[in-house]
Amino acid sequence: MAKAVALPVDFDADAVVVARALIGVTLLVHRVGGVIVETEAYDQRDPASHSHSGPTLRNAAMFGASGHAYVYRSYGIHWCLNFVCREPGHGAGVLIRAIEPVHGIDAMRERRGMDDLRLLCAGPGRLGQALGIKPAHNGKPLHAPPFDLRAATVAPTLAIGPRIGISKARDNPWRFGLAGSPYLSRRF
DNA sequence: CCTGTGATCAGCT
DNA sequence: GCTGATCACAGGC
Repeated sequence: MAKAVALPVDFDADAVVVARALIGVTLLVHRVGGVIVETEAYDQRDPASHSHSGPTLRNAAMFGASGHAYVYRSYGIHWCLNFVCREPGHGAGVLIRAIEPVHGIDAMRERRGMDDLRLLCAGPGRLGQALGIKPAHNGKPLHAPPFDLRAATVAPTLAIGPRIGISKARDNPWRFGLAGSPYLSRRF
């Protein structure tokens, strides 16, 4: 029997569970990227989530298959990357907020127009720019190029706290990070 | 350390 | 018409 293409995490789970499981996983886009060090969970019951009010043109990917990308434009300027999780029709995802730059650092510096390793991918907008995330990536599967996900090699120590930049459901501790990482968008 | 502002657009009221 | 899952830069303490 043919072995299924394995993603390193099970995306058919609650956004919070997936967000925790993604810390330490290596994310590459066209072989450029690094270790995920910060994520946030958003599900449909959550008033801070794009999916809260149901499907729209923008958030359609959140209501599609799990294990696919949801790319949205933030503040009219930045492209941000999410991983869709749970079953189709529910509308949940995990925002990838920061990675530790490891592979293709020169390419990321070029796209960002700056050198400082700590600021290359520290935040969803910066990460999107560094990885070359575009609308064309919206709805694409994470188990095939240009995406490449690789399992964590060690069990990370998690930092947990409230999400950043939202005004609703502020108290939900749905932001997860690699404790002590210098590549976070902000300290916990 | 902190606060304010401009860039720029989809979705909501 | 206003609000954001943001960032960079300017200015004040």
